Amino acid sequence: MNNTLKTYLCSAEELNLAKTFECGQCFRWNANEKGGYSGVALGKYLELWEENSDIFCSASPEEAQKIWRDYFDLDLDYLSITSGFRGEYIQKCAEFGRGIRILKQDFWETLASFIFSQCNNIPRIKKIVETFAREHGEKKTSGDAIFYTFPSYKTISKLTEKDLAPLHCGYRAKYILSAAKMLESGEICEAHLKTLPADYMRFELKKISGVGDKVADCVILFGLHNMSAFPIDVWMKRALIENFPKNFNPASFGEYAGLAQQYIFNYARNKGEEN
DNA sequence: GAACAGGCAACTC
DNA sequence: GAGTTGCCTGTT
Repeated sequence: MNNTLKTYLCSAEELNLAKTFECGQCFRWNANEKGGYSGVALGKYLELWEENSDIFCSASPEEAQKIWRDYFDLDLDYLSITSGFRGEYIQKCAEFGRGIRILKQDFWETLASFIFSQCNNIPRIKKIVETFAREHGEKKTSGDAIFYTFPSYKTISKLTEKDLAPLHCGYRAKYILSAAKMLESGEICEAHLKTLPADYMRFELKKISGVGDKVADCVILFGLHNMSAFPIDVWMKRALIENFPKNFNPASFGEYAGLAQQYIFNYARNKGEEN
């Protein structure tokens, strides 16, 4: 039944589906045959599509308001934040990436997904995450769509490396298990982390085996919703070297440095392509 | 078959 | 502390 709902979410100016879902922050959203996107997030299945410069979704009006507006961070004015970034290059990146939203994803899902991501490409990360959900998540239906929720850390904390063998995620399996155990034991606590400044979040997250600066910063930005984090991977390193002065400090972008990071990253990866 | 892929840990000096 | 190497696996 859910699939027949059509609820207005926001304008296509505010939320560009392709840019938002294809910029590497998430792994469970995919272009569908209807010309929109389908995904599983926050334990729910959702479809989104563009129609006459508006974005519609398959949620009820209540859920659209209460859940998805927040998930897509629609109450934050990205344009005014962006106008505060100084420099010609960052403005060019921001213009190119207009419509990108930084998704407010689940903490554990973000942590696990980015542990899987190390030394992997996106198609393969997506495959691992889907298998992970299929094998250990909860099977649910939404209209005629069947989907699997992201497995809870409680479930995963009880598994062994052998249980994760079907994922073919190699040496990352033990990282996932130990991370799940640390969450289950309370050694790492989302609610506590959220009270901390980003530097302390990073320090705590790096106690998890398999989590270094890059993964920690992705978790801070996408999973703990602290936008001062500025994840630096090989693409970002290249972009920074080529376009910024030596010893440039990304923290100078301020409390929304993470948004600047997304724009720079997206531009580095997708410039040269149309659209 | 070797090199590589959107890192990390462990080890070296 | 900066630099190197092994790690699982699938793809080119």
